[in-house]
Amino acid sequence: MDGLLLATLEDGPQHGYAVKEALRDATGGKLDLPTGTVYPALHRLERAGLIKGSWSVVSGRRRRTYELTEQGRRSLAGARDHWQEFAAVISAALGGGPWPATN
Amino acid sequence: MDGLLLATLEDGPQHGYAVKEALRDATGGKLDLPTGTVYPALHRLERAGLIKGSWSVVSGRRRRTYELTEQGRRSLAGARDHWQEFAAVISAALGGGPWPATN
DNA sequence: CTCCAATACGTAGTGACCCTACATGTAGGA
DNA sequence: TCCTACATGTAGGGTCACTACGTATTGGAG
Repeated sequence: MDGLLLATLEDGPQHGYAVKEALRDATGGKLDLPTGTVYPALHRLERAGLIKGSWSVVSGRRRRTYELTEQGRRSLAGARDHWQEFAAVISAALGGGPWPATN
Repeated sequence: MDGLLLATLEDGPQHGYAVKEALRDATGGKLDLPTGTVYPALHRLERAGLIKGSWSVVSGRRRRTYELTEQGRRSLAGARDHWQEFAAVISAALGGGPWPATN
């Protein structure tokens, strides 16, 4: 989860709702997180110091815009490594080989 | 989790402790689940009807040997599909290109 | 003008579940 | 005798994603 949100913020600051939509679009609608998942997760990441938020108002709507911190960038790199490792391990244990890839 | 345990039982009946070791060996020790994870998970799978257990005694030690049910086999196939899909979605969302592979 | 959807943020409560820690007992080697 | 490996189990805690609900504005459809 955390890695996914961080990855979305990698290409520039975004507000929560935009993060949710970006994630949905990036996965062809297959990963459509509810707001009750996204917002608490962003708060968690901010408390952890991985992202930094700031309030603004755009066309009458208040927005909390987040951007990656240096620590967040490092955490994202770690999350990518960790995911690769994790996926390889699970794929191995689940059988069928690491990456069948249209055999 | 469930899929991993089911996969371990695919090649024949095993008892809980053996499942734990098989999983550890299959992943080069990278996935060494504690007994407090394995046993409750097996109980869960049995309650769900995906595996079927039976007691026996081997060299003075009592064993609960599990084997896949038909439903369990179907569930395992589904879990493999689901994992492939899931891994693809996460990999896509996590970005960094399809497969950076030692950039 | 009214109503509803989309935008945008948030919290509370629930349920699932993995893990730590502990308990029990046998077999076998140091 | 003691410790390790084998073998199973429960209890409690902490994390976390999700459902459901609440608040507020903008803008388009009817």
